[in-house]
Amino acid sequence: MEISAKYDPSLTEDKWYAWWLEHKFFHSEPDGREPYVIVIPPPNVTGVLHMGHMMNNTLQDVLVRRARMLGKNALWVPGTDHASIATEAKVVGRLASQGIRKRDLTREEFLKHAWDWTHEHGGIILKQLRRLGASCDWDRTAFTMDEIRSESVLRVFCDLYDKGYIYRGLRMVNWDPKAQTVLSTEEVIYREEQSKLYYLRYYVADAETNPVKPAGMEGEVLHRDEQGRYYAVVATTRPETIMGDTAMCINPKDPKNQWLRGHRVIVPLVGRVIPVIEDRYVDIEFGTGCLKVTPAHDVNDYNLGKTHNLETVDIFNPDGTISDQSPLYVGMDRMDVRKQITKDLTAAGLMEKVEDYVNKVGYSERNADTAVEPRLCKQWFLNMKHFAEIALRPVLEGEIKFHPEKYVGSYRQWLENIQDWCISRQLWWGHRIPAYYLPTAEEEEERFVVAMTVEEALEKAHKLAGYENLKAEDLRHDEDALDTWFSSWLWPISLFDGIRHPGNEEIKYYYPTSDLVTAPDIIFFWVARMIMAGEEYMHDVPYHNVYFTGIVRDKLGRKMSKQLGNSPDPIGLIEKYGADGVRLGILLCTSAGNDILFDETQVEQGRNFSNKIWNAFRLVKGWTVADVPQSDVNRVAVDWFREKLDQVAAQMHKDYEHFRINDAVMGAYRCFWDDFCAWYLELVKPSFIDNEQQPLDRMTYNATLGFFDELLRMLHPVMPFITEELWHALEDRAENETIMFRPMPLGGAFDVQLVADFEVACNVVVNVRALRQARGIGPKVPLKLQVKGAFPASMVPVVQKVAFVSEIESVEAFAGSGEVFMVGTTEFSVPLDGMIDVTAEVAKIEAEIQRYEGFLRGVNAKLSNEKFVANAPAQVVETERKKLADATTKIENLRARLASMKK
RNA sequence: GGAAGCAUAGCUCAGCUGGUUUAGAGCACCUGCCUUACAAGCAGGGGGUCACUGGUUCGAAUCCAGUUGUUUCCACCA
Repeated sequence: MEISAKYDPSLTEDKWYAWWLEHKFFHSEPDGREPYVIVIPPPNVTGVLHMGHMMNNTLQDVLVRRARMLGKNALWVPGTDHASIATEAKVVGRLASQGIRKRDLTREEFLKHAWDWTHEHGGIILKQLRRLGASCDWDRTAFTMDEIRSESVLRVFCDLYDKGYIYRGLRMVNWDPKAQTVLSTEEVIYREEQSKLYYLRYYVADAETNPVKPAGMEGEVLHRDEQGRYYAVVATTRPETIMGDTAMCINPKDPKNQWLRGHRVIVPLVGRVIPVIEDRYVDIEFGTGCLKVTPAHDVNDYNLGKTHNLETVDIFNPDGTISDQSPLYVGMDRMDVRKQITKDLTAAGLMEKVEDYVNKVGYSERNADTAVEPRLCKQWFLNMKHFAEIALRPVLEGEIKFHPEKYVGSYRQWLENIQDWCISRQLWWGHRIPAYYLPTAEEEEERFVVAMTVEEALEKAHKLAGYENLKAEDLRHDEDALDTWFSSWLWPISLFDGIRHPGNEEIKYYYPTSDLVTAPDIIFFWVARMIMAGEEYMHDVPYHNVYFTGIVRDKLGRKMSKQLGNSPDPIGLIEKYGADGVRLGILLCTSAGNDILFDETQVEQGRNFSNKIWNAFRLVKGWTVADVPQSDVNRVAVDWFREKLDQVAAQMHKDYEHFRINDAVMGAYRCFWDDFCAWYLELVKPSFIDNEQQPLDRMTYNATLGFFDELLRMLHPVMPFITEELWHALEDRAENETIMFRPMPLGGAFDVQLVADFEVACNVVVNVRALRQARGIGPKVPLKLQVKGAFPASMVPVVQKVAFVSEIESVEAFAGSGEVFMVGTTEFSVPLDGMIDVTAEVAKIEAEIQRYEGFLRGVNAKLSNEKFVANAPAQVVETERKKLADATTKIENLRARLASMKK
């Protein structure tokens, strides 16, 4: 059978994936084995795969596949997230393109559109994950808004309300005017921006009737216009909010603004007269030291408003346009107002000056182009004090380990300074808050009951005085939905139905899960909150290890984004290089917590490696086998590789245990390429005689198949497709046999001497090859080799075969002229009568002597230092003495050679 | 403003409790090869004042302090 010289992934990948699914190899049920569980960080249901997902999910698949081969009952649960803000925004967008406005629809109508959208676009990403080879248990695919998960969320809400952790309150919150919903503090990201600082004139209201003439205060601090009217100057980045000004504030300790004490000032353009208040909060050094106070639109101003009992004028509508509470610009967008009011202020002579200024503006994490507006409104909150406490302990005590550890610090800091979690969102796509408002009189404070269903709510209401005869239709169901993360934080529990049915078989078996692989940017959104929910509802951690991936950047270090167009299409990459190649390429440049700089050449390297494996297989499969005795060289090669494999497998195991996945992968890569292909296969490869390939002895052949099998198993978690393909091609396998469940080689103790001896042999070979190259002696021209000193006899055939050396002779002194090299303290000479350039050789030897002498000086300096000999551990001193002896011998050898050459 | 991390070859990084031959890998680069598995390959090669300064030590890339640069997180002074 002819096998192509190039590996073609398209011929194997889909075939094996379908076969794995058909045999339900990814499916897990509780049994007597030790479980190994990963829950997927659920991607947005209508999202598509990007490079971040690729890396994240490749890592998860490697861990899961490895666990499977370690004999554990491995389960990787897939699912998707309803992503309320993002999805609702997309649905609103699509409706808008059809000329439909959300507010013209009923909640039910809108939700129907949203579900249509979800069914149309949902699950694409999960299909894409299959291309990558993800070994998820698809039978368990979940959705944060499916029945089990939805009911779990509502139950938790009711429970936490009953426990007194959830409350409803009027707070200054972050408002997203585009999505028209409140956001949690974590959902606001601040970006530095080039903007302007506007200096506005606030005339003193009573200046004419009561002229201000503080002694000695004329001049730079006391502003007067041409008509002699006094005014204060306020610096602001947001002139459009002046319509909401209800005070001006100065610091009582600010000497330059003392003259304003007790006066009132006029808001420019608006004409409203507002008091000058004093508060130490104001920074004397910033701007003019005068602060305009807009309690409805700034957190700090809101606090000032509370302490000084100021009026609150809310000048914005929910969509960011100016409300009818404002005397000006009603209906205009806030950003347009800023432009217009700047012009109007200048025209009215109320603009003192404008400066360039860099400040930070908050944006919605989901909506990069919309600035968040601080807004006062009534929302649902979760009191976080208790949750911060229960979530801190397991991480500080090491019950949950973070990889890398550095994230423990920010985790701790966040929990120790935690703010209450605003959990309500003014959205329809999500879990509707199970709160029901009772009819109340106009002036009365709102009253509500929290219950799973209307019926339950009614029952609860009936127990309240005055509501005994209430009817279901009198209850008003809260319009808001819950924050998406309020469902995600239950994920490791709700996937096994542990909220609705605590103590069921599945939750008992699979919880806590094993490892979590996620990006550090959701450490607070998700990682921390899962720990809270786990401790609250399971009294146990949700997982034991958290592996934080880095952010995938392009090779210039830029974040991948659609605008830059620097994000490769993952599926395109898979088609071009194969899933195995992409996986290897990504893994090679991943180290926990470090951003990865993605470059397509890495994936190319992965593809090349697939090809290398493929060709190694072609070589081995092309051999003919005969019952001939095993040659010495083959025996040494087999013995050595056995040990080498054990060494590498043991190191890989250690690396995996420490989540040093890239090191483990690199270990396998080098073992296959360098040790197996470049050395082992070259050693046992049968030669051609008379144009005919010689057969290989059966022992070596079988050993080679065994090694290949082991190597494929070591590589399987990283490159599942090609390993399954070749594992099947290697030998006849039973119909339902898969490499997936074959044991992972773990290695162990190995023959250190043998591995070291082999390395010496390799060094000799490299020297001979270099010599050939330097002198233009072809690789197939036989050479002789003389050895002066110790050289392991077992390695003689190795050097003979790979270096094409016809004869290795052990001598007391080198006969004739030849090129000499040293490996360790042993000298080797390749007799090359008449080919040696004495001058060049002398120069080379002299340079080498110098090098060793320099080294010797260093060693001598140490050894002649009494303190070193006295203080350093005996073994270290011993090593230094050995170095001294070795270097001395080498120099002696070189000197002797020099002497003989100069004769 | 506060905190943390990082700084080693052209690039990406190892270097774990200080001592293993005056520092390693992969990629990239240079030279020579289409040699009966693989040019997606083979063989060989060059390349580093371990950011800087000081300290601890018999001994520092490794520990400590400071400086500089850089990244991230938290806070949000208009």
